[in-house]
Amino acid sequence: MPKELNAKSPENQVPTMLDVARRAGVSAMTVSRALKKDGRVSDATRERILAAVNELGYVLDQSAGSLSSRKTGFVAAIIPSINNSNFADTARGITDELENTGLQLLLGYTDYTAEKEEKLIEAMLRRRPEGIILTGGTHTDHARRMLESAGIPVVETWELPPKPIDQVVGFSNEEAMALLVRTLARKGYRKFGYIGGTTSRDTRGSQRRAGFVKAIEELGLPPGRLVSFGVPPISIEQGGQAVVGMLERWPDTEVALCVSDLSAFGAVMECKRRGIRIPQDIAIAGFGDFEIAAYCHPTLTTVNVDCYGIGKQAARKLIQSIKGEDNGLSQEIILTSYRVVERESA
Amino acid sequence: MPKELNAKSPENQVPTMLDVARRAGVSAMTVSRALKKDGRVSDATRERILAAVNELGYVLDQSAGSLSSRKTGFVAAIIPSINNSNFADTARGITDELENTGLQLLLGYTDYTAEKEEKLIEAMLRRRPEGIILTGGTHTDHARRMLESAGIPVVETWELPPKPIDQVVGFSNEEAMALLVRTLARKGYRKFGYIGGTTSRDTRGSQRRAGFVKAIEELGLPPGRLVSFGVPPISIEQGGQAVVGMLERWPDTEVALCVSDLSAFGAVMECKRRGIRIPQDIAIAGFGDFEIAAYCHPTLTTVNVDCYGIGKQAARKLIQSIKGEDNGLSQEIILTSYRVVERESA
DNA sequence: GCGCGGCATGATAGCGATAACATACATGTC
DNA sequence: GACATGTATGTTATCGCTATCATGCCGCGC
Repeated sequence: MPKELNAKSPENQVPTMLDVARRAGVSAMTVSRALKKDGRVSDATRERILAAVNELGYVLDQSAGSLSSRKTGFVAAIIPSINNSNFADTARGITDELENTGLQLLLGYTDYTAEKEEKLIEAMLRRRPEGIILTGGTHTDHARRMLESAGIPVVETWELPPKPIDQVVGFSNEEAMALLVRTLARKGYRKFGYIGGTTSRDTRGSQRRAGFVKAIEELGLPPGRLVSFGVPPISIEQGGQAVVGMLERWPDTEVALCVSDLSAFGAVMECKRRGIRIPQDIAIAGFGDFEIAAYCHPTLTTVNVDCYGIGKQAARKLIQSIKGEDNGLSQEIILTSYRVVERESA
Repeated sequence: MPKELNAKSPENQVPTMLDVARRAGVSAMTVSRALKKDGRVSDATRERILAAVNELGYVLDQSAGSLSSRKTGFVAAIIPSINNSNFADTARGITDELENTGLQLLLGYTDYTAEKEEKLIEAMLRRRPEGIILTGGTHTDHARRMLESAGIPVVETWELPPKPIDQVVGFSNEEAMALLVRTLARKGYRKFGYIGGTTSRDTRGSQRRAGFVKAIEELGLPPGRLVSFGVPPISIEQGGQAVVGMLERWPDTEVALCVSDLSAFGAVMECKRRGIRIPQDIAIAGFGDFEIAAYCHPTLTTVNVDCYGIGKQAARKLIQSIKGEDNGLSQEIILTSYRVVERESA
């Protein structure tokens, strides 16, 4: 503990509202009122109370308050990883939208596993959030049950779950990847490869892969060459290794689509290191439009997703539901935009 | 709310421990005991209770529990940005160390401003964390006062604050940057430039810059060329713009050191785009050893910092203090390691 | 002068869990 | 069989705050 502690509070005790009340010569209830914006307290009293608060270094105990008022003042958001700028943008969108609502964000990450997600959801629900934002639509049965009986609004994001729990703000990863394939096919590419992770842990990755396969079929192109490499989320390094493997096995591949910009970036850099020209020898495209995609050399063709907007809109829906402005539209699904960004690499 | 809600709980009410107790035919206290690992309850009773929990979809209300037990079961950590893989690594270190302690992490970010930090600290303290981890040693007076009277252990990280609040886990950013300068001077570089942000919002950035200036002076080299560009944290794009500005003003610059790997990466890519050879025409070095540093082309010379270890050790200290294994060593300062990683760019 | 509405403040009763103590019953010891 | 010991469970009293209702006071109109 800070050494100053004992000097400040002789009994080694954090002051309570009652301490403040006594010092200001009022009741605890009046202190409580003085500390909220809508409290009706005379100016003189409020001043005395705020002075006492300052002298004691008092900080409201919100956990006690929320037990009484049955409002905890926070919402939970669960993302796969904080080390991914797409999800960080979503988190930022949520935070921005929450600003000035008095709600705080409690953030957790799952490392892309449903088990961690389940544990995290339970840990969050124990603290009684007023709403919860999830990434993706795949959850364990137990997680679904807990969410359904929690009595709070739930928003699933980043995908279009076949069986939504409650509300949805997202887009079809399958369609987005298919759009990328069609766009590149129109540019003349015919021999497509796909680089992604090995397991289905990353459901959005699986959906993108499915969209790739579907689009290739629909266009009547030669079957796509699928490389699975590494446990999702696959890294920059793994992207480089994967593209090497792809070129060894199928040297005539014309364009490699990657599950994310990070792996695409790794692939591009590894090719440059080996003197393989991009896009002449092989074209490469990513997914997500991370900041590096626009500034690496060559710049990266990719699919831009409205990450920030997903967060903003998810938070907005949640706030509406919490405030009861729901109008029974809770099952409405909000589609967010995506678009192919054509740059130098493909 | 999920539509299934009404089907599950007719009164639209989340069940409490008492509901579970009644259903299992025991008292609330026995339910409480059955739900914690160390609770002493007969197997038969526990089974009945767990069945009731399942049927009702009951989830413990931790905010009520912590009011009673005076333990909230979480620690707070405040980082400048979640969109920075260095701090994300620190967060991961904290989470990993917290695993199996029963403590949860509540994460917040300040966008590098002391005002947001102050608001965030107050918001966190309201929820009564059992400990708090901060980034950096610069805080508003009010923030310091709140932390000092909160009665919980505090760990400041990533720097060596001149006036620590409590405990410290970090390193000297000044010394680390000076080490980079000395290392490169030994390789023969003499005309040094420095690229960083414009304001002092990023205290670690300012310290690195100071270390740069100091080392140049001590080595008796020509005065360093300082470019300030953009509000911290400076982006990839701004790194590229800054290096262009530097070369316009001081075309003979031999090596540019950047406040972080992101700006260094931007500088490298912009040079490649312009046909400026690295490191022959200009050498570039970064700071932080982000993943891209090792895999971009050319690979980036940088300073590796033990981000993950900072998080691990900060959490470990915190846990010790919380458990009271403090031994009065609370003022001990833990130094974490850093080292120059020489790669292709300088 | 009486009653009324409006405002500032106080008193009381929980919110949902757990700590601490109390109780009941089974087991073991001599 | 009496008593100590131990285990499983229940009872009661908070934890620190806020919702709700009660109170007292002021000024106003008729």
